[in-house]
Amino acid sequence: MKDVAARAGVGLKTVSRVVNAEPGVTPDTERRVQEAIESLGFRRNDSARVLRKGRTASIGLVLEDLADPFYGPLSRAVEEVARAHGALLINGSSAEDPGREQELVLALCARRVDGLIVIPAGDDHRYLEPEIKAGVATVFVDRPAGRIEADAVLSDSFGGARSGAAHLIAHGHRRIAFIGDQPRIHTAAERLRGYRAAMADAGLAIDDSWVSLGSTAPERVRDAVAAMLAAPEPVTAILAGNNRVTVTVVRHLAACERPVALVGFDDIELADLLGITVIAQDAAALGRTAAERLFRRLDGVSEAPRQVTLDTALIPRGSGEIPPAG
Amino acid sequence: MKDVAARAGVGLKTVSRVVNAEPGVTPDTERRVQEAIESLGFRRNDSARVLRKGRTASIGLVLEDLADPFYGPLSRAVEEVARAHGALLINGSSAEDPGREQELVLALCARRVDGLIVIPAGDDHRYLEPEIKAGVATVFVDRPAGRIEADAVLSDSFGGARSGAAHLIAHGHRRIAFIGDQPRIHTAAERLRGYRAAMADAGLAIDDSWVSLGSTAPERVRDAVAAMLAAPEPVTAILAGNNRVTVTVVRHLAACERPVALVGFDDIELADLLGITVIAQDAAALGRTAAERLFRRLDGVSEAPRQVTLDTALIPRGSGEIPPAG
DNA sequence: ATGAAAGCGCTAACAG
DNA sequence: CTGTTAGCGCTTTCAT
Repeated sequence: MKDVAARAGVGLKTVSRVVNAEPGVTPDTERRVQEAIESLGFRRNDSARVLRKGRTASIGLVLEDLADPFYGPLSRAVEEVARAHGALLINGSSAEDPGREQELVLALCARRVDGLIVIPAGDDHRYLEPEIKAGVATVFVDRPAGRIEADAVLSDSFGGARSGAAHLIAHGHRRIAFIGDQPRIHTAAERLRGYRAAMADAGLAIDDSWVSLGSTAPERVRDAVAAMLAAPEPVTAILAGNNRVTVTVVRHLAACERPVALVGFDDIELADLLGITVIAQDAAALGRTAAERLFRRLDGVSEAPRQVTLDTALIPRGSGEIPPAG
Repeated sequence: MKDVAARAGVGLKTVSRVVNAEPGVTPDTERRVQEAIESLGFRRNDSARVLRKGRTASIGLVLEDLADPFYGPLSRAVEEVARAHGALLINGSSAEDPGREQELVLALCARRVDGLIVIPAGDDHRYLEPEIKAGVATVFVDRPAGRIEADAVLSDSFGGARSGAAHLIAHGHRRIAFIGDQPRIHTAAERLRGYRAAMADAGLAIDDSWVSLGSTAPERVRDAVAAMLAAPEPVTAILAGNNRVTVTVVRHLAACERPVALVGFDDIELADLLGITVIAQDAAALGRTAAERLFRRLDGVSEAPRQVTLDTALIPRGSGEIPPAG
């Protein structure tokens, strides 16, 4: 910039004015500066700008795994809102590891992102307190923050699971399984709670062997399904706790002679063709809502942290309407 | 940092040494500094650091759409490599708009990312020349750069499409359609070329009505398929040019009484259950290879720009082995 | 082993 | 309308 000023024979500030399209420059000098910029191939160094202005015009998004089809649309939605506000998006995958989540979040804070959207892996976010106090706006998505007060945008996991289970009950099922993610994950716990509530509503007792929580690795889920179906009084329907589980269950049931009803949490591409009944949440809306909330905070709106819950929708496609076998 | 120094009663540089774990500090003073850091909740401002050091430890990834299931795994793979090198990932979606691509790329350059991985939307990247000359390492993925020399990591679109078409021919088809993306997109053009090559290899003439290129919007694709199947001598097989096209074609064929063979480019989740034969490319390998190449350049290795091509794999699952109808 | 001073590239606050 | 000065928070250089 110094060079540009020298070359154009003007002061430093004048160049700055031109670069930032600030008023107060004669068309003539502006032209001279522009020429100097062109010929020197000058481009403003945003790092220096950030240092001076205190705002980076970038926000961080920490999620579980960008390769998961649920998070792609969410991330894209966040990006669109950020773009509308002139901000860039830095994202990182925690791989469901609390340590890695913290590492990522703190790295983003060190870069002085203006705001942070976090899909938490851990359940204790007190490490974020100093950062939030220092002015980093933070919104949690999909799962609430642990041990601190913060904005959160969630799907109605409890209600969704409850309606899914109720749907199966309404179609005559009595022995219904729930296969979910690790219970420490908030959504998994909520969905389990929804399942239990629906069963209780119908006056149905739950056999312990019908509930299986743990890793969503295909082997684990496959074994769980196999065990449930091999029991003397096997379950006649399955409520799958998330998209990974649903996929594995579908694969397993396809190779299974006995018809078993299935309702999956989260919609999946091509689920329509496979006739899979699902409880759909709107990943893009989740991301959009969170990002909008974040930017509202960045614009200086200060209200108490609030939790927003988005509805889910049960989409019947066949698999959830199969009557009980036997 | 100034505050920390004051509080610990040491010089600025000593704090810097402690923060960066540089040698030359007595354990005792180090402890004092650590205490000051703790109590002040100090965290290094990376923006300032960047300004001084000239490296941001971040790389940019510009792709078409993060919500597309093809790019999620690619992005994640890039992220993992970046993480191994201590860098963060900033990504942006061009929405297949060359102007937006350029805008994003230049914004990333202004932030002084150390390197750039680009899945180009446009076909003229001369705007990048000054940046590359200024030291921004750049690797193109999925599609080559336009009008400049640069590293590129590609899938073998030509070979993949050729083998897909050959597969259909081997199963007795003679009237085979190709439905692809806009021809200005390199992969679309290459796949079309592969299709033509396979037909030529088999001595089959191609009727113009069998080829349809354009937007991958469901309506456009649906209409194209409908027109082809309504012809007096309809095609008996379809080669779909990418994952979006495949999905739409599958939906349409599912509602169709006449059996039509299908081979899709790109694997899709649950394609195994639907029995869709595909030409699979390894999105994660694409991302990983590109990122590794980028970091090799950042580590100072300077060789001539090179184009790497990764193989594709034809996975027969049923839809591609349907014999010709009639 | 430690610190003082200079400066990375930019912008805010004042002059002129 | 334009330029000068100071300083954002850090690292580098060179003394001490």
